[in-house]
This record gives sequence, C-alpha cells and structure tokens, in this order.
Amino acid sequence: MPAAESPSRAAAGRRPTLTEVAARAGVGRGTVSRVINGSPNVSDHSRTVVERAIAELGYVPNLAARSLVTRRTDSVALVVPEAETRLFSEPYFSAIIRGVSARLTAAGMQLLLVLVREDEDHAKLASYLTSHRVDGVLMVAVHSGDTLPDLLEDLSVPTVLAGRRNDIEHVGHVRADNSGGARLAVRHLLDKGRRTIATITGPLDMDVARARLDGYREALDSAGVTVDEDLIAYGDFTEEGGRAAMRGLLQRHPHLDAVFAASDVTASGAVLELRAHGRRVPDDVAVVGFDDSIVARHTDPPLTSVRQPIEEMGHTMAGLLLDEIDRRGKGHREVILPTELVVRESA
Amino acid sequence: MPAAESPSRAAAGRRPTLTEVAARAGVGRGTVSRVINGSPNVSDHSRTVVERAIAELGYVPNLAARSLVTRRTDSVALVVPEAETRLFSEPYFSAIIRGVSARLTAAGMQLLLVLVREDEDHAKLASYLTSHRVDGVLMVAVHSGDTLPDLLEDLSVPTVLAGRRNDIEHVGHVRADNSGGARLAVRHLLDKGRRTIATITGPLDMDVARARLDGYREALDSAGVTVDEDLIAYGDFTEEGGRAAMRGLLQRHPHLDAVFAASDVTASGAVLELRAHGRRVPDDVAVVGFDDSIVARHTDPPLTSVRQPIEEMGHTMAGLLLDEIDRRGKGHREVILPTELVVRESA
DNA sequence: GCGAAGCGTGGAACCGCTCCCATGCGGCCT
DNA sequence: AGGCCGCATGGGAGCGGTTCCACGCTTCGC
Repeated sequence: MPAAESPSRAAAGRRPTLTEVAARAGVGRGTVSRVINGSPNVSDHSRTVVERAIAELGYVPNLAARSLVTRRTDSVALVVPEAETRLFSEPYFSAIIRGVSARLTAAGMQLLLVLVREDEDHAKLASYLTSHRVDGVLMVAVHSGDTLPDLLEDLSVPTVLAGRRNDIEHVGHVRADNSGGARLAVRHLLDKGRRTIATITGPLDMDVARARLDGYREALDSAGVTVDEDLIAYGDFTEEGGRAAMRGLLQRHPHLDAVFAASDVTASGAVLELRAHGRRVPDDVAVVGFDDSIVARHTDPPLTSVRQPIEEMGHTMAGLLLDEIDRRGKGHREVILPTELVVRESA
Repeated sequence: MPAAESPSRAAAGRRPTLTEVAARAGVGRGTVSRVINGSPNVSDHSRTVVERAIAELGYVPNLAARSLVTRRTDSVALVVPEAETRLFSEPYFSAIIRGVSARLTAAGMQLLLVLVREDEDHAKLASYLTSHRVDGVLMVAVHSGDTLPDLLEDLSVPTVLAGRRNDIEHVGHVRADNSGGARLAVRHLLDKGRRTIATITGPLDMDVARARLDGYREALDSAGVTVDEDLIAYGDFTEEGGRAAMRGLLQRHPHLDAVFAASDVTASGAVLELRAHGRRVPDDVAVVGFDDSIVARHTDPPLTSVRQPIEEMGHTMAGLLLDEIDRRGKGHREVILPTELVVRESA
C-alpha cells in the first residue's frame, strides 16, 4: 500500500500540493485550481473527480503561494497602541475585536493583531504593514498627533480608524456620536431637575473628549442655561484624575447637584470623592458616566451611563475597510453610530 | 528624472522587488538576498551598495514569496472561543495578549487572532490553521471536551494551551498554580481565625475549577479540619451563580464565617447575597475571591483575591510555542506559574 | 612555480499557485 | 456539408523570494 494514499499519513508529513491533486484526479493543474476557486467553467465530472482527490489527499491550498500571485493576503491588521491595552480591560477591546472578527470571518479574511509600543518607530511598523502581509489596516485609540494613518495613506494601504484624530480627519473612520451621547446625559440631568451641572472631561487632545465636552455645552445652551466655565474640570479618563477633578469642583462649587463625567472610570473616582466629602449619590449629587463599561455596573450606586455600540463599531470598521480594499482609491468615508443612555441609580 | 528614482514615488505604486534592488546596486539577486538575511559571506562593499539601493528604492521584502520557499510564516495563531470573549472583558484577555505579543515581537513573529464560534466545525478551522498561514497555535479557554488540540497534534501543528483540559493533558501548556492559590486563600482565612469556611466552585468540567476545589480541600486537610461537603456549593463563575450558591450555603450553614469563591465575579455575587441576608463583610463573613480581576477592586468592600501572573502566562506560552516550532517533535512541556494572595478588605 | 583551498559572487532551479493562451471538440447556423 | 463559435481543458510562464552550485579570483603551502 503506497504511503501517500492515507489522508492522515499525508497530513502528517509534507502536505500534498495542487499538482499531486491534479495527478490523482487525472486532470490538469488549471482544472484543479478552477474547482478550488469555484470557477463556473468546469464540467461536473471534473469537479466531482477533483473534489474526491482533494478529500482523499487531505489537500489544503498553500496560501503563501496563492497570495504571491494574487497579491492579496486576505488578512488585515488591527493596530493597538500597547499603552491602551490596560484601558482595554474594559469590554471595549474585546467588543471591538468581536465586531471586527465577525465581519472579517464573513468575508473569509483573517485578523492580525499588532500591539505597538509607544516608542516604536513608525517607519519600521509601516514597512511591516506594507510587506505584503496584510491588505489593510484597522487602528484603534489613535491620538491627535499620530501620523501613522497619513503614512499608511501615502503608501496607499487601505486604512480605517476607530474614532478620528480631529474634526478634519481625512482618513476613513467610524466613531460613536459622542457629543450626542453627552447631550443625552446632560439633558437627562436637566430633566431630573438638576441645575448646577458640572462636567469632568477627558484629555482634550483626544477627539472623544472634546466631542463629549461639546455635547455638554450644547445641551446646556439649548436649555437656555449659561455655561459656567468653573463647572468644567479637566480629567484624563483615570479614576485618580476623576477624584482630583471632583475635589476641585467641590471647592469651587460646593452646591453643585450633578456631574457628567466623560468616562465611567472617571465617574467612579468622582463618586468616591463625593462620598468622602459627605455627599450622597444621587440624593445630593447625581452622576452620569460614559461608556457603560463594566465599572458602571459595579460602583455603588451603579452608574447611569452613555452606551456606545462598540461591537457594531468594530463590525462597521471592518466593513469600511473591506470596501476600501475592493474598490481602491475611491474616497474615504466616515460613519457615526448612535449612542444611548442607560439609566441606573446614580442619576 | 526617472520616475522610479524617488523612494516615495516607488512606495506609492507597485513596490520594488529584490531583482530591481540587485539591478540598481549592480550585483546579483543572491547577493541582495544574503545582505537582507545577514549572511556573513558578503563583502563590505557589496553590503554597503545593496543597503543604499534598498534605502533609495524603499524596498520591503515580500513575505509571501519568502515563506513560500522557507516554509515558515513567522506568525502564530491565538485561538479564542468566541463565547469566552465576554468573560474576557476581564483584564485576562488583554493581559494574555500583551504577554504573548511581547514574546512574539521579540522573536520577530506576528500574532493572528482567531475567534471561533462554538458551533463552527473543527475540521474547517483545522484546515485553516494548516494552510501554511501559521507556524503554530496558541489556545486559551480550552474546555475539557475540546478535541481541537488533539486534531492539531495529529496534523503536527505545534500547539500550546493556556490551562489544561484535564490532569492527563499531553499537549504542551502553561497554567497557574490554581490549587496552590486556593490553599493560600483558605490558609489566610484560617489564619484570621475563621473556622467554618465554605467554598463556591466553578464549573467542574473545567480543570481550573477542579484544581481550586482541590486546593480548598488540601488546605483544610493539612490544618486538621474535616471537610464538610455541605460547605461546598457549586457555581459557574457567574455573579448570579455566586448569589444562588451563597443562598444555598446560608440555608445549610447559617453560621459560616468565611467563603472562598473560585472567581471574583462569583465572589461579588456572594457578597451581594450576604449583604441581602444582613451579614457584614468581613465582620460576620470573610470572603476571598480568585483572579484579582478589576471586579475585585470595585466591590464593596474590595475583595481579597488570588492573583495569577496572566501576562507572564502569555509570555511563557509564546516562549514554549516558539521552542516547539524550532525543535519540532521534541516532547511537549508544561509550565506552572505561581499565584499570590492580594489582601484587601473583604478578608 | 604550481596546485589546493577558500571566499565572494552570479544565476539557475525551485517553492505552489493563478492566469492566460492555445488546443480540441461538439453543436449550431447557413 | 462546411465553417464558426464557445466551452472545457492542459500546461507554460511568472509571482518574488531562497538555496545551491559552479566559477573566477586571491591566497597559501610545498
């Protein structure tokens, strides 16, 4: 009995090639290739015979060889700044990945995860991403000053961002309606009869932070409330930053009765600080967070928070990227996804 | 001025090949290849001239072409059951990835993230993983009954697991010292003078859950305390499961003074239930969790918990895998990493 | 002074696949 | 009946690298 006959044997050693399949099926290489790629111009007989040979041999196409000629890799990279992964202990990270992965899988594509350290040089990374390993690039947590997206664009590598770097972003991206979400939050506080509403921002070199602050202003404006700049405290999305900002706010405005924090983590810091100063939440001061992260459900009291459709963002990003890969050159697009308010006990 | 002269122009269009580099440098293709791969048998002059040509042309090697002949892809897959990603909102997921990525990057390798849905068939996935796209496979959250690791082993694809499926696991893996961590936790409770110590387990079809239960028994045994089976409640790592289990325990043992929960989430459920029954934590009942997850820091009171070195697990897994890839065939290995107790206010 | 040894080098062969072209064949139209 | 058209097919060329072999040159030993 010839050694190569058994599928399991064949799989264990060197794997069979298309040529071997052709030989076994008694057809030419072209025909096998056509069957594999689902070309319509194959007779039923050939197709059957080839499919059987493939099954018997346990043949799996060599993707490297294929991509060498097709110039496609059928995989895209998801670039994540390493510093952010800690922040991503939040559901954010996994939700984005789940969304991206679902869309990609549906298109038969693979996901390459690239963590990049802050200090790593962009040129090296860019050359990595252009080394014919990926068809496109997805980036999350891009900071305002990040030039990598431009670099990739120069290299004509299809790119899609989660969030934009500033309000004139020219690279394709998907983001949540941050200002809309903030308006929702502040309007909710107004509806509850709160009048002295403070806010704790995120780092303002991030567009999300700016947009959420804008929403805060807009909501007050359109309610006819004058924005008191002293009610705006600057945070950095961390718990400690939230505490510090809250401390400052209480000093300047001991009688404030509500706080809109630009992130749940910040909000949880604010809650801690409020309690330390003898304020009850929500009785004395109502608090609304942003992100609807796991923290929101575990603070005491649980946080009212603005939810963004993260998984859908991932899904949409992948979709946009696939579009760009297919019809290269066509202009970039931006998609804004709606946010919603999840009401819990803190406001 | 010839169009191909400018690096940026060249980068934008079709990318230069090794042959073009050779032509420009005035050497043969072999020599360019040697320079790129750092072969010692190249004259200084050739090296200089080639390096300049590479820089001028903005040349980046085509990895597909390389891997076609070297039979290496320099990338590995991390396989994650999709159902688990939600659970991975915990730092676990990102910490593993960070560890894996760090080790891989150091070795110049790439990480392919593969989320697999429960219902997806293994054969398809396996053929994916064998299609010359990855050199090896890392798997997290493998359940007892999962046969994919065996399948991969049959196909002689190097594989390393996070955790083992059972105590006769034959595939290489890395795990935390779960029973040791449980012993630590229970001993801590004993040291605090607690005598009626209950435990809430995880799903016992998972090795981690079994190991943590074993540790509980061992700690009591070696302290000369007889294990009362009524003090063992079965949970499923969820908060609701923790509440239910706690409810049962309180019915059977109203006077218990401590609980060791096999996960923080379970523990947080237990704390909620205890409070609902008017028990104070830790005054009446001390609680210890497991995982030292973000939940542990946000419950009230913050949880004493067993920490496992997750990032290091990722790092070690990648290391083991790289070993297996290099010296194929040599036997598998298992590595057990130590756990430690993080004492907070709940015990 | 001559052969052996050694080093740097160029280039052919090949990795496994897709693409395209040439070929053969049957069926349809005139 | 003869000529065309179109479809299924086989196989050559080539994708962009690496590897290996043969070759020329220099250096060294006797």
